Amino acid sequence: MNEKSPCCDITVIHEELVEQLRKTMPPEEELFNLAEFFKVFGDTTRIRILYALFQSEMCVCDIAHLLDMTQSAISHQLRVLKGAKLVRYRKEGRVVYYSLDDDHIKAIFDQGYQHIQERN
Amino acid sequence: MNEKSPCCDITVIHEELVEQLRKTMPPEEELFNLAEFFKVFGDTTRIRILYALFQSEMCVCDIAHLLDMTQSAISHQLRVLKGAKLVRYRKEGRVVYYSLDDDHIKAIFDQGYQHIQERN
DNA sequence: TGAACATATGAACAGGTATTCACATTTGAC
DNA sequence: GTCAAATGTGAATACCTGTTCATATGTTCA
Repeated sequence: MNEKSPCCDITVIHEELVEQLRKTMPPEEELFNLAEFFKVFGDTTRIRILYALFQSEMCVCDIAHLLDMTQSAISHQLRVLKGAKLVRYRKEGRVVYYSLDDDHIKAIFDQGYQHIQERN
Repeated sequence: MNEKSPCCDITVIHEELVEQLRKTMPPEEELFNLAEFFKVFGDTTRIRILYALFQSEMCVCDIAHLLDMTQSAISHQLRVLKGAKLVRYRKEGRVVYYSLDDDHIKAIFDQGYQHIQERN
């Protein structure tokens, strides 16, 4: 959310097109939320966690061990994933098991994968 | 690329599972690239640019005008989108027209949209 | 109850990133 | 050629974000 007016010397070439499009643009907030959502995918650690959870439900310390990172770092990232409703958890004693929360996730993941494959 | 060994007191609960998964994990670099790719979607300005380009090919100053941002800011972001092979461009005189470069993009976009709709 | 373990969390720090500003580059018109 | 317009770009700045460290919370087991 960082909107500032341009510094003034803006010219428009296709004014009519722009005014047309302005009407069809979704509200700022929706596109902002969408960007926030994709931001969650935009981190190596979180992507690796998601990939791991595609394979199996896992507890925090196992994920940490698998990715060779501290439990704290993983816990922080799981918090983010939880906030985006990408993972859910269940407690079993003092162990907390995380798993995927949504069906779109794998689809989005795969489509991204496909893109970076093809562009080479 | 920020890999550091955890500080030592790591315990594993399901060692066998972890060792299994370790074998199926794609190489670091691939997941890194995937995260880099999603990172491009993780910015409001770029998402708005992409949305605009879904509707129509556009030149830089029109995009700037539509989004009420400076031409420079837009140009910088188009550079990023170009780097990710999400947009292509054609020159017509001194005007540069940008358009979408790939079919996955809309699919990914829509799936993200769907997710944030449903999670509410 | 107390000790050990699994996880969560807040503060701090470092690295990354988006915008701005000033200016370079390229093209078209005269 | 000169001027103006459209775009690109590098440096600087302010903000954001991921990890670490220290510590808190909650649970099991003796």
